[in-house]
Amino acid sequence: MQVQPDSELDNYLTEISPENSGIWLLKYRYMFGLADFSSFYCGTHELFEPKLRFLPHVTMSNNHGCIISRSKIAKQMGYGMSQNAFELVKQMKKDGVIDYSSNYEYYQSMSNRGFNHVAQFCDIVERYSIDELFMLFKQWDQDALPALGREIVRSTTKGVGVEICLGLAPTKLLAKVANKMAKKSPDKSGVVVLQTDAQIRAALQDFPVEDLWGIGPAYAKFLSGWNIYTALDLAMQPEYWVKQNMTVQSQRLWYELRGVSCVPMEEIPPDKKHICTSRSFAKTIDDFDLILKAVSNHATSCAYKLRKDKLNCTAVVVFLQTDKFRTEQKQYNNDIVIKLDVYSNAARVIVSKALEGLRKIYRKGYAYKKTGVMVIDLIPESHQQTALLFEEKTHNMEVEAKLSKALDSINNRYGRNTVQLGAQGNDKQLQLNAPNLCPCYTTRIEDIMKISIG
DNA sequence: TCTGGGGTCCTAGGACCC
DNA sequence: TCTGGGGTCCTAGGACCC
Repeated sequence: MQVQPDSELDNYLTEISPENSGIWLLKYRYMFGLADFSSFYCGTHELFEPKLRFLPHVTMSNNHGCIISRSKIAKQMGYGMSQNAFELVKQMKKDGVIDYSSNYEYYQSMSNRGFNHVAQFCDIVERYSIDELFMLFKQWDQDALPALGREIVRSTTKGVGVEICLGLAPTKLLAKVANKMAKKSPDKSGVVVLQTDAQIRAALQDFPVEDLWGIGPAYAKFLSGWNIYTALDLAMQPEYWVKQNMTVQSQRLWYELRGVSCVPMEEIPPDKKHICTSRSFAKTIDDFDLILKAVSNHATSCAYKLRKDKLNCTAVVVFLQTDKFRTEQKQYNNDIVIKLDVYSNAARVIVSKALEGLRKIYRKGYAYKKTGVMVIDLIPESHQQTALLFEEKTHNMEVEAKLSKALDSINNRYGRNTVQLGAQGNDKQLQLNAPNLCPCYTTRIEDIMKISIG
């Protein structure tokens, strides 16, 4: 596969720097932004509990296994990302650190607010993750750019209620670099702009190569073997070297470092290739009936996600895993693909196939830690193949679709799991360990009532 | 005591065909 | 008897992201 600067974005380039071996650009037609919320999950907790701003607090992963977000004060106290809870429990108690369970329904709604707010400042917004957005500016004034950046940060932080940082630069990768610099920047304005040749070079010279978007631990180790330690070191390698020693993704990264845009904006998110729901059990389980209920729950959730995205699947994967960290216990990991007779997103169909798979891979006598269901080979609902089917199957499909529709409308109105399939269950052993869940301040009326009274 | 969950992209290599 | 070599398709697994 050949790497070419994106054809549309190619038009941005107007002048090429004559000096140096490579392409370094002096002027750009368009500008990219990367906005991200600082300590997003913790920040959203502070919004409705203002006293938290003066207390150390963290947000925990499911089952309170590790830290996934830290408040400013917790960061200053030395609490790190992904630290295991069991190592920290005593210290946290001593330091008075509050540990919140994660509440993704609430975070998603806050993320939507951020997206809508930021959209008013640029031509295209792309949701990159729950707490990051890419922006594209088709027109801007070079001298006024820093001031525009500060205005976006000020207005969004105030309007949404959670602090943001912004990086502005001529490619997505450089915008990521600028954003990281903004987080560390001592001037506290929350913005870094990289738009001249000199600014970009200076930034890359001080930027560790392992912090680049797309360079993980494996590449970092490989690059250090070649004495490549900074982003500038990598950018100064000849293209053929990158081609020979790395992948096409790295080649794109190399172009982007040099100001040639290769990673286009994705205004409309592409259709998903697969959808997965999986959970670790709070405590290991070997009982088949309990695992069957968990798999039914996950399969129901996959079917719901499919319907929400207007997709059908043609195959279901089930997997079952023992606790990989308990190396002294006997291990068993397995998965299986079960093909569907026809495309479907109906809960009963997906669940029955998932259970068929589970029965095939379940072995008695193991302490299982995690199970999950994945739906694969996804196609849009609009691709109908009913004409090719036997009448009986077509009829069954229609019945299942109606049933799922009824299920969705009841559950959307009265809350998740108001109506369930018989195979599902919410036994105590299957419940997540989430002792300190914050209210869904923005999405659930009963929770909203709580805060207005309290 | 416990170590998340949900994704994408790319490459290598096997199977198969001509 | 020789057994090359180009092409496609599929899958497992690695690497990376938040």
